[in-house]
This record gives sequence, C-alpha cells and structure tokens, in this order.
Amino acid sequence: MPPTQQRAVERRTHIIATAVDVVAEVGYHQASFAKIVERGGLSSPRLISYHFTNREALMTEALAYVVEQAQAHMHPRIAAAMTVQEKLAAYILGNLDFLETNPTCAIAAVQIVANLPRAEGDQTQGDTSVRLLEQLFTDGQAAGEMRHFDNRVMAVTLRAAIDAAATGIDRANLAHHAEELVEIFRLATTVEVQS
Amino acid sequence: MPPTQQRAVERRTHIIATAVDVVAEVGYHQASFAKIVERGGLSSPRLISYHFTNREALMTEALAYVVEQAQAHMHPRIAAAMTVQEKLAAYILGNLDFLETNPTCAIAAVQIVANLPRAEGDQTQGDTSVRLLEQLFTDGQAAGEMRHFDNRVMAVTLRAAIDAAATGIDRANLAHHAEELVEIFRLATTVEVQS
Amino acid sequence: MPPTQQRAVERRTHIIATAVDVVAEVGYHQASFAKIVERGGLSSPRLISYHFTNREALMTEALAYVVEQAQAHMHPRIAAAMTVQEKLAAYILGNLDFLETNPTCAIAAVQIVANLPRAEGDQTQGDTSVRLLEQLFTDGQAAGEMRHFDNRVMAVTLRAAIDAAATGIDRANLAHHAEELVEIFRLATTVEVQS
Amino acid sequence: MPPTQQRAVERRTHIIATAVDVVAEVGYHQASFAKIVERGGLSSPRLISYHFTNREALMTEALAYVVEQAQAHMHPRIAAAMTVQEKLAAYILGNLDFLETNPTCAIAAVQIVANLPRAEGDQTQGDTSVRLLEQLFTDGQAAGEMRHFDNRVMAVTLRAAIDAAATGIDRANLAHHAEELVEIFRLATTVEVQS
DNA sequence: GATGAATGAGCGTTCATTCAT
DNA sequence: TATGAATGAACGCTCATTCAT
Repeated sequence: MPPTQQRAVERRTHIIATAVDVVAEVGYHQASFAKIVERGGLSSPRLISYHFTNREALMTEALAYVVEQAQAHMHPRIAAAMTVQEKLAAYILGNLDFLETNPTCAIAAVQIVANLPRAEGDQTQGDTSVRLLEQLFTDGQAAGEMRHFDNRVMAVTLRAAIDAAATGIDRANLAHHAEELVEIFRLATTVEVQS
Repeated sequence: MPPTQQRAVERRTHIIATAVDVVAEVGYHQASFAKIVERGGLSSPRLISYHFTNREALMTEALAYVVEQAQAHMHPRIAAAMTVQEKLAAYILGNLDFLETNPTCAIAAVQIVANLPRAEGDQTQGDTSVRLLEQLFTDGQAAGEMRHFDNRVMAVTLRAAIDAAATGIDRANLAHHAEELVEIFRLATTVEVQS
Repeated sequence: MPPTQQRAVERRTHIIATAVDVVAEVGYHQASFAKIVERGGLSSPRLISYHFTNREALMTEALAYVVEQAQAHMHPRIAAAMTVQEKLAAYILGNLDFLETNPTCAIAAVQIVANLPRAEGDQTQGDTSVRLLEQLFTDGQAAGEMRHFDNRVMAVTLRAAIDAAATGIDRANLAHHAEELVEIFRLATTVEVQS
Repeated sequence: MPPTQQRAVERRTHIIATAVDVVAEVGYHQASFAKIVERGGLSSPRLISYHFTNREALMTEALAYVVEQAQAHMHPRIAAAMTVQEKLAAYILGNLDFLETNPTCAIAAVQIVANLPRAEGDQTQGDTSVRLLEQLFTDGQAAGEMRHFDNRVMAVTLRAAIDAAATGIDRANLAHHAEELVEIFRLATTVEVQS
C-alpha cells in the first residue's frame, strides 16, 4: 500500500498511527518493531529506526499524536461550558466520547503514559491531565460550586475512573458509563446540602 | 539462604514471594525468570520451570498468594462493620491500609490483574473483587442505605480509584488518601437528601 | 566435533580458545559471536551468551587464558637467569619465542589489551607487563647493571617493540628479530663506558 | 558552519578532517559514518558516500592528509640536520613534537595504518615511514656513524616506540619522553666503544 | 527433588550503502 | 552538487523453555 520514496512526514505519521494501533492491541512493551512493521505493511524494522531515534522516541511521539487528537476532540466542549460543574461534566463526557470514537487511541495513551520511562528530573507528580483537573477543582472551589476536598486525590481518582473505562470490557455502553461517572463526581464534589 | 534439597512447598513459596517482589518493582512483563532468579538467589531459571508449568501459571499462583494475604488482612474489619456504608468504608480503609503495610503485594496484584491473559471462554466481566463490590452495592441498595446507580460502573470506579492509589506516588500519605476516598464514595452512594 | 551436553568447563575452554583464534585473525571488534560460532562449530551464538555474561567478560577471560599460557612459557626462563641483564634478555627471547610458538595467542593478547575497555577507576597507568618491566629496570639500576633512564619510557618502548614483532609480517625470522631486540635493549640500558 | 552548496574541495577537506578527529577519538573500526556525520554537522551519511567511493577510500585519503601535515611539520628539521645521528634525533623529536601539537592527527594516523586493509598484492613489507627509516640507517652505517644491525628490525622498533608514545597516556610529558627515546636509539645505534 | 547445559526465536539498534530525486 | 528516503545484514543480548542427567 505505501509506495516507496514516500514523503517523510507521511511515513512518520503512518508509522505513528500503526504504533498506536499495535500498542492498543498488545500493550506497550509487547508492541515490538516487528509487529508494527507487519501491521503497517512496512518493508523492514529499519524503516522505523530510520525515522525515529529509538523506540522511546517513537512512543513519545505516538503519545503526543494521541493527546493532540484528544485535545481537539474535547476542548471545544469544555470551553463552551459556563460553570465549573458543567466543565467537569463536559470533561468526563468528552473523554469517554473520544474513547468511544477512537478506542485504540485512548487505550494506547493509557498504555504509553503508564510505561513510558520518565526523564530524570521529571518531577511531574502526576501527568498533565491530572494537574489540569486539579486546577479545575481549585476553580470550582473558588467559585463556591464545589466543596472543599483534596484536589489531588479527587483528580487522581477521576483520571483513574476514566482510564478504567478505557481499559474495561463493557465498551459497548460507554455513553451510559459516562452518565454514571458524571453523576458520581457531581455528588462527590458539590457543596453539601444543609439539613 | 535457601539450602539445597529444600522441601518443595517452601521452594514454591520462596519463588512466589520473590516473583511478587520483582513484579512490583519492574512490572508484569518485565518480571523475567532471570530477574526472579537473581533476586531470589536461585540456582537457575530451570528451578522455576520445574515448579511451575509456565510463566502464566507462576503469575496466577502469585496473584492467588497476594489475594489470600489481602483477604486475611481486610476481612475481619469488613465483617465487623454493621451497616453497608460502614462496610464500604471498611473496604476502602482496609485496602489502603493493606497497601501501606504490604506495598509490594498490592502493586504486584494490580500488575498481574491488569496483564494476566484471560482464558479463552473466561467471560469474567470483571475480576473477583469487582464482583464482590457489586454485591456490596446491591446489598446497600436493598437496605435503603444507597441510592440507585449502576453497580458495575461504581464498582469498577472504586477499584480503579484504589488501584490508582497503589500505583500513585504520594504513598507517603495513604491514610489521608483513604479518608478522602471514603468521603468521595460515601457522597457518591448515599441516598440524596430531599430539599 | 563437540558433543552435546559437554562438561561446562570444557565448553568454556573451547569457546575461549576459539575466540582467541578469531580475535587474532580479524581483530578485537571484528571478532563477533557469529564468527566464533562458525569457527568453533558451535550450535548458536546463544551458547556463548550462556557461558559468559557478555562479550567483554569473554574477552577478559580470553586475555587471562592467554596471559596464563604466556607466563607458563616464559617464567622458568626468566627465573633461571642470574643477572638482571640476563633476565631482560630472557624476557625478550621468551616473549618472541612464545610468539613464534603461539602466534595467535600473542596477536590476540595485543588486540585485547589494546581494545578492552578499562574499568572506571582502573587507574592502571599501563598494564601489568609494563609495570613488571619497570620493576625489572629498577632492579637493574639498583644492582648497578643498568644506567639511569626513565623506567617507564623504557618499559613502554620495550613492550611496543615486542608487540610490533607480534603484529609484524616478518614472522618468518622471529629468532633473528629477538636477537636484534636483545642487543638493542642491552645497549640502551647498560652503563656507559668511560673513555 | 558549512553552508549548503559548498565548494566540493572544501566539503571533502571538512569530511576528512572530521574523520581524522573521530578516528582519533574512537578508533578506526568504531569511526562510523554516523559518528562523522554527527561530529561534522553533516546532513546525512549520504554526503560521505557521495564524496568518497567507500569507507576505505575515505580512510586512505584521511591517512594521506595526515601524513602530508606530518611531513610539512617534520621535514625542515630533519633536512637541516648534518649528520645521520642528528637526523635520527630530529626524526624522533619532530615526530613527538608533531604528536604534541596535533595529537588527533598522530593518533588517527596510527589507527589507520594499523587497520587499513592492505591491497591484495600489496606486498609492502612495512609502510612508507618504516622504509624511510631503513634508508636512514643504511646511510648511517655507510657513513660509519652507526654500527651494523638489522635495519628493518631497528626501523620497526623505532616506529613502534614512537607510536606507543602517541597511544600512551603520559601525553603530559612528551618532551621528556622524546629526549629519552633519542638517548635510547642513540645508544642502540652508535658504533660500540672499544675497551 | 533438583539442576547444569543448551537452544530457537526474538529484541532494538547500528552498519555502509543504494535508490530516486 | 547535494540530499532525503530506504534498506538487508549483522550486531550483542534476553526470552521462556526443553534436554539430559
């Protein structure tokens, strides 16, 4: 399918997309060059080594590729929401909708994030999306829309809940799963009603 | 430490315990026989092959070993609780307490559950602990202590929340993390207050 | 030739001896496992990996093997010499005689010494044989048999002269070469005659 | 630094000079096109293949480049010497002075000479510089300045002694090393004093 | 019960080089 | 003149497993 002497950027994209597929299917460490070659109809593993410095670089780029797509898919929805609670709901729904639309992307992302070796002084106590959620909760508390809880714990919990939906097997009914999650985290975050 | 011609059962236990350590440290797929041999001071990978039919069998037994320990650690606490809500809190607190006491066991369990290939007709819609939680929620709803929600989604979410604590980095403050989780899932499950 | 399930020590020796041959023939870095396998009639490169931790370990052992043989060949001759000058001559003659008898050993030794990566804090300013020569010259000067020169420079020069004979192509006439070297270093080291 | 569409000769020189650096640093066989490309800021290994028919041709040209520089550095000094013994001293001092001034050039030269595969019917019994030394010794013997010894052995020995200084580690004190070598080979070559 | 010896398959990576502009 | 793209072969090494005691 891919003709010889293809433009490099197309080749790179093709390889990355194939890598995402393979990672989603067999997992991070099992996604060998050989499997990517087979799946992508490439001529040799050397082609991957040619376009990417090493395996880790390929995976890093694959993650960036997926994140970019997810952002594009989710951002408008979240930005359109007025209240923080609505943003939270939009985040959950957008995430699981993306997961339904691009299951391989989502699964691959979870795999790569979980396994990509962190740089030395990485210091990231939690990846980007967790920190983004922490900020959202801070905003919600400042706006009086949310009760006071440990933002980090809540953020980690929500991320885990979403990732579990991605890894889970009942991918048939993701819309329902999303609705349930929205309700769970609405109840968990709203200011408590006075008796 | 392990003398030659040891009793078989001790050998098995020694290998399993070592495997748990290694899995916790380097992950499921990276826990090779060679690493277990080195860590456990064994003479050769052949010893593992001798006691376990294959790698998967070893991992399955390792999981059983860990689950058994976790059960022993958590069960009394849960059984002592009177209401379902108390049982739920006891489950969360017990889990994270076990995680604090036996971090390697807990991490290894998560790793193995996440990676152990399922048998062909396995059909397990979720592993044992998820199904146990589903039952707990059913009881809570029957007793009128909990609102009506999708038991499976809630169970998967709680399991993911706990596992995330295991994998997470702020293992320093697990007691606090536990308290926060208890509150989150209390709010998410209680019957809603009427205005 | 080599039967299966051979005793390990024999296998190791066979591999080492083959490695020495190959290194002597094609050089340190070109002596690949594959070439050793072919030359030694081994079943697979895996056999080498099985018996030696890594390539460097194999080469280190190969060097030790050669050095041991050289020692056994040269030591009696040197020990028998009475004066330091006689010891020096015995060293040169013994070296080149060993070189004539075991050319591959000698060439391989030079190759390995020149290319074996040194350990971190190795600190060896010069390998063992150079330091042995330095001591010999110190003795000679103390005994009044040798003039005062820089021992290290003389030692390095002599080692290089011998190694050059090993690498050289006129291996036909090594005995003559040896005689000439003896004379060169006798003249270079003896106390100068007063006019 | 090198702009595109550079004049070909400059490109060639740039590549050769870079190759010399890399060979000096990592050795002949480890000096890969990739490393030269990186060190020299070239765009692709293809550039080297374009300018040189193959790796061996590049190395041959690199050697010629270095030899030319060494000649330019050493020749005046030797030519200025009156007696053969003075020429010999000038040769040694000039060599080690060049080595001190252009260490990479000297080291690279030793590496290439030692590893460059000889052409089929090459028959060179020793490279150019050795034959030059043989001639010098012949002259010295004809002039009665030198005793009778095997010219070839002496030449090979001197070359090895100088090369060892290049490879050695005490590059700090090359001037002293040079003086010692001069003395060694003066004593080794002069006509013997009658008692 | 236990182990030393051996193995085929696979891994990511590097090599100098050729193809196609 | 110059270069991006691609490649087959080889590299040392690790894998879980089987053979033979």
